[in-house]
Amino acid sequence: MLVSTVHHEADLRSAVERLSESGAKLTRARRAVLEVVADSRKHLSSTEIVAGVLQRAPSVGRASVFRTLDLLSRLAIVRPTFLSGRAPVYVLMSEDGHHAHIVCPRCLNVIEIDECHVSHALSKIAQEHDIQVAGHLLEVYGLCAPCR
Amino acid sequence: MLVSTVHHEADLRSAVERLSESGAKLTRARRAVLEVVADSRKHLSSTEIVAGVLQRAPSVGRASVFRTLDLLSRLAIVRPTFLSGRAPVYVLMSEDGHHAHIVCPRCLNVIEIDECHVSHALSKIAQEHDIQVAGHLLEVYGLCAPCR
DNA sequence: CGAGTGAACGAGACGGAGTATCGTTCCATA
DNA sequence: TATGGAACGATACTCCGTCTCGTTCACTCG
Repeated sequence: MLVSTVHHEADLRSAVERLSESGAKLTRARRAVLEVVADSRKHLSSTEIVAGVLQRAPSVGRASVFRTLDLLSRLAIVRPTFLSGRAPVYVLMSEDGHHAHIVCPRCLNVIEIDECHVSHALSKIAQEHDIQVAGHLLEVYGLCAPCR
Repeated sequence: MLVSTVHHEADLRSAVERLSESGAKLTRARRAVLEVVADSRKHLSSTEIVAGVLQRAPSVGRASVFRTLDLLSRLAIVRPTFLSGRAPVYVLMSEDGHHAHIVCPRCLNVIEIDECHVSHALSKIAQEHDIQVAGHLLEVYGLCAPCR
């Protein structure tokens, strides 16, 4: 629990930093969205984020939450993706713009991966396609142990 | 052009096969959706898929297109993801349930990757998390050469 | 091959997530 | 403190995707 909290605080700090570096203002609405996303142990739908923001800062409007999610997506601080549900959920990318998880197609559980071992693959891809890699998302689909 | 067509036909055949193997019926609506997705050179939004299906088989209803996209997503034949636009787009996974592409955050172009070099990483992940890997999606974010 | 059956379908009403608009507020700079 | 532009809040509105329900069709087994 303590470890997780520290982890989340670090994520939040890094996200705030990247936001500032982009030249965007750090407003109350944006801080609230970042806090909600960074605090959550699981991926959140936009509806959940709106609700969370409303709790923290009741004066923040719905529209600002969506505007902020757009902004954060463009900055690769956050990434919308489809997991179990029908609506997209937002994933907080790690400090270096990376994220990875496993989805079990049977139980629909999501397992976060800390170490995804793709750096070698990425450098190859970067070289082959002449790209300056800024981040990545790796989704792995496969049955988890209990579902087999 | 010829090569591409062959490639797409192979994709289509493999997708149809996987659909049948799952026990689902191969209906006119499902065949039309698969054809539209496999034929397209780019990723398609649901609206584009609905339009494409309407051209091929005017009697197919909108609802069936969405039902089919759901089904195909659950079977990992297709995968919804967010690229340039606001609406999700659907990606046809390769025969073995894999897909990879690069998104340039500036020009929003998408570059498909054939060889993504992650098999070693996947086997490590499979081992570490006791997962039976059935597929993956790799998204790489980074500036392309013209945008630098 | 031809009937039976449950899966899948088609049409269209419906709901709600996300957007567009616009006047207002906040903040950085001078 | 005045000024300009970025971001905001409220709300009306759009349209993507869903739900419903009677109908049709794709496989199975006789």
